[in-house]
Amino acid sequence: MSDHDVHPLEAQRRANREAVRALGLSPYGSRSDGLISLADAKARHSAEADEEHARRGKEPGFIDPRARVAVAGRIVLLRDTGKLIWINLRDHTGDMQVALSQRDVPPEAFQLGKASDLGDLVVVEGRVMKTRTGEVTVWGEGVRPAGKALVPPPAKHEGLVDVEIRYRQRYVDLWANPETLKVFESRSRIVSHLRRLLDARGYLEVETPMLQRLAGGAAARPFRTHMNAMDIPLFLRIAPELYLKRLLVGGLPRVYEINRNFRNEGLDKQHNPEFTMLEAYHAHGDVETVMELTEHLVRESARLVAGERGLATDDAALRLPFGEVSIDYGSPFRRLPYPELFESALGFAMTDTRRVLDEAARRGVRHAGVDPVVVVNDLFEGFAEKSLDPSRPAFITDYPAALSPLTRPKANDPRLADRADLFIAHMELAPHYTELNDPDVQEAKFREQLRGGDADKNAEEETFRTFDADFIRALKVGMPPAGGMGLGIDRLVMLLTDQRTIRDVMLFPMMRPEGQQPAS
RNA sequence: GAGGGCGUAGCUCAGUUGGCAGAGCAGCGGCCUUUUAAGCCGUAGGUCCAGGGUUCGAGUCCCUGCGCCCUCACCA
Repeated sequence: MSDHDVHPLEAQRRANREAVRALGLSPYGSRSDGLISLADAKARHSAEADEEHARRGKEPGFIDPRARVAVAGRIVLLRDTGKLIWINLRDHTGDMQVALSQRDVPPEAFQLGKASDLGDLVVVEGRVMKTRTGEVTVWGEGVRPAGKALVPPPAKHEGLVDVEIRYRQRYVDLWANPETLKVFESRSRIVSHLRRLLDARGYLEVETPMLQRLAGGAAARPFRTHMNAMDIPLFLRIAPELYLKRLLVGGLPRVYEINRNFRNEGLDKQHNPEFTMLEAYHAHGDVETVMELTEHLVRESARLVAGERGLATDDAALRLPFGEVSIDYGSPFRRLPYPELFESALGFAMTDTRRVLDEAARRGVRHAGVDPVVVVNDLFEGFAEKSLDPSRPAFITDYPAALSPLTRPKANDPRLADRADLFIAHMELAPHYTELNDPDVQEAKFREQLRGGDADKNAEEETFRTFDADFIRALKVGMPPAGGMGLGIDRLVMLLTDQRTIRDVMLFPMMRPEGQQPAS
């Protein structure tokens, strides 16, 4: 890169990098063994050792009793008082001050301090001590470069505020805003914990195809791609469901998959085109079996997060904040039958078609020429779901069968479906089903779906109304009765970490391309 | 998809009725060995998102486009 198109601030940093090289040091560093975290270094401080050093430090032959540490971090603050340089380093455990005194470090190390910029990475060796003002500090005995920041960092006080840059340049957000790193550390531990909980209950984690010939298992527009070797079109999966059920056919008793799904649809605070879903299937179970599983998983994840934050973890007081709401994860999740919730929220029975239509008209809900069951559901989603207490996780049970065409009807009342949806803080978190295992019924449902394609839907939308003949063949081999559920991991992490948008719990959320894209 | 808001120095932000483009921090030069967003003196830094228009004159008003955010709609 020639000088004329380099920003002056970058040019200055390049000059500072040359100054480091002139000292005989490599600005980009090399392997360092024996490094400890800044939090661990702070914990090594000993008041007794400080005191002894202060008392006998000038005696000949005195051996410094203070802990000697080697730490690495990014320079977030730099105060050069002439012959003494104060540096605040940051790593994943927090910030810690180090001091470089001209008297106590080699000349080239001191010059490195002078030539360092905010954002540079360094390794510092020294003794853990406490300053006059009481701050635990590494009193440097040596320092060496570990990486150069040619780009100026965000404002040292405000951090990185611009949400667009936070998402596009997450590598800056993660170090400049420590809260961001905490969210993603929590996410990672939540997912690990979910795996442990499922493993402990005998669920086997499996991986099924993401590239699928038919994108089934849900109703959503898929992404298309193409495989060169076989010269065939492929879809990115919208759900793993049909493959996980094939595994039940194969005799696996309990399976789960935590992985990405892709849906070629809109983006908003709760939707990203790729998102992470846990799907779990329990042979010889039913909707109740997996509801109990989900409640266990959500409650224990909440307990994990509460513990990390030093909050109460016993059921009686297990609560986590989400915005203005304090969500109760310790009490048994509520179970609200759809018809009852409808009636208590709207004031009349969903079977009272005349009042349903009147009320839809009064509340401005579309109803003309629409199937009454659709109007019922619009009223339900618009008013009954919103009437739920956001602080109490709730399963909505007993969905009308007419609204759940792919779900098995309840044995004791075929007008209702064996389906339950978990809602927390008005977010739809997880559907649960008693799965279909009769191949003839499944085949009929597939055909019904194919016929259901509205005339005005375009050809692309038709492609996801698939008939999966191999899946029918699998069911003909014989699948045990089963309960299945799908838990949106991103939404769960949003709830547990108190983040209002899905983008704040995804490291690299989908963004529109910026600027001129290079031709590719 | 509709409506609204925002886009100014590396970062965080001001910019009045249309009248010379601003501050803090960061940067650069100087001083300073216990600082805490260090301090003091000095100094440099702009495609006001892009393009067009109105006007003697546009960061400011109008139009178009781009990006981000919010609300609504769509979404098993």
